[in-house]
Amino acid sequence: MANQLHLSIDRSSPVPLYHQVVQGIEAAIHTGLLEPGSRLENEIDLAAQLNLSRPTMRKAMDELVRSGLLVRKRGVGTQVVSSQVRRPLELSSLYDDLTNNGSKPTTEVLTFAHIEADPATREALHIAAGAKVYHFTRLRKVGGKPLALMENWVRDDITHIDEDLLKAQGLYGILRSGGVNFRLATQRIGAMVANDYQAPLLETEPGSALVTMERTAVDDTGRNVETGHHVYRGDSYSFEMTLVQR
Amino acid sequence: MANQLHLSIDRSSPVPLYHQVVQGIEAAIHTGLLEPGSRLENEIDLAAQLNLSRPTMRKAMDELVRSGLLVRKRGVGTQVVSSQVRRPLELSSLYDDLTNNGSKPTTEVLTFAHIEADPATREALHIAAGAKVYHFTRLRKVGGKPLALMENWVRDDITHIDEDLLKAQGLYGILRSGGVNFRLATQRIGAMVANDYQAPLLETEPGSALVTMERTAVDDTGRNVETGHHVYRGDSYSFEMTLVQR
DNA sequence: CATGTCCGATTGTTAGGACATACTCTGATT
DNA sequence: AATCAGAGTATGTCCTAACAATCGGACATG
Repeated sequence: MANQLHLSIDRSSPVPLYHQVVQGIEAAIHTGLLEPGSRLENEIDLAAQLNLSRPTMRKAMDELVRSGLLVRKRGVGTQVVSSQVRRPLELSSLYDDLTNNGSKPTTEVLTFAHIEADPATREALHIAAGAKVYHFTRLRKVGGKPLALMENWVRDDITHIDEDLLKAQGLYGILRSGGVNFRLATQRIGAMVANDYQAPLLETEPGSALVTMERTAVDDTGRNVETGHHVYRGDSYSFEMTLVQR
Repeated sequence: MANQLHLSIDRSSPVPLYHQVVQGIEAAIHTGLLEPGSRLENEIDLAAQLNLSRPTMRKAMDELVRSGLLVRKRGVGTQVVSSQVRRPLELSSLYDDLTNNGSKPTTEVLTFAHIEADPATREALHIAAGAKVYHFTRLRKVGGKPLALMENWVRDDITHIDEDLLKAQGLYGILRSGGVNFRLATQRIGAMVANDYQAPLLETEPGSALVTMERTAVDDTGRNVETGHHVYRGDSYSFEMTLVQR
């Protein structure tokens, strides 16, 4: 039980202490040093061992509980959750879900335009009549196999976008380089069957299943930066996420 | 700017103070008292007005930031996010997503059995060979229209389940009554086309689009309580969620 | 006029202490 | 022997108190 997790805390680092603890415990869990189901020492002792205050220790554990790695129970203690659950850990995030998947995706830009926003886009991005947006469609392939057909609308008052940029890196990478700090996004996931336009591009048959995703992303200043409508091949893509009960 | 949000804090209530603040601000936002985009007063003044300490106030605002209602910026202040984003607020939770939708859903139990778990179920629920589970399929209708076809496997060492119970209330209601405190769930959302078994039950055509969802739920003791495989009519159901950047 | 610098405002981080509440186990009582 | 009460332990909530980091605008300087 008394797992001596010898974390090293660097007080001169710019990384907050509680976050160093989070990283340390995460690492200990992933390397197997902390076994699934094992109990951690109590907050106070742990804090004392690392020369931290209890609030700092608690804040670190709070984050780990929230992300689903730990489970706390009053009067009992804190446990590492069973490994069976932990595999699909990260919830589908604001980042393109593909870039961290080993095989590098390639992107083909099918259409690109800088146009006046239509009413639906104006509402989604919350911009005034007459404002212009970038509108483009892309085809994303992984390992030569088409995976997703993506249509996006982006405000043009944030950063310059062109075809070459889109070919070189993901949309979110471009926007972040342009100084955008994403805060939240709403998305809706559903299903449809491939039509005659989508099927040949995705190299599948009309009538096959597609996963659809609509998303609008907002930055830290409250601007609706981007909205998009994506479809994925149903036989090779699904959204995986971990829900944490609050 | 100086929004006088006259929240009432009841110190004798068993509800934690920070949670009372969360509820109060949520209510103020939903009733329009706090307008989208408006700035809140700073943490210290707000805390002083309510006779709370700053950490308590901060904890409340932390939750609201995490749920996507507020946005904070160091050196600047705290804002209510734009209303455009807030509509599809709650992320699809552990609860049945339908019960809070106005029209009451009805549930038909198609099959019900108490059987020995097959290998796939044993792995999903992390139970030993020879253990038994409840296995059942249900058809859920809203307003007389079939919406979802659900197949579930549930551990039998938690609470008794039978057909009548399932007809009367949702699975999660039954399990919570049985003393289960859900902590987290992993789910995977995808797409498929309706086959000859599913189509007539869902009153749609074979070949139409279906949203698929696989989920495994875990309680606060780390047990994998339940796993399920659901399909929804693609033309009338989609998963809506808000992602918050951490 | 353009640019760099300082300063106030506001959130971010950390500390240390106190008491409340829930769970578990043990010992006492019936 | 079974049941109940209480002690011990661990997390949950709340407080006071600092100092750090960052942002934005005001101000000074070239």
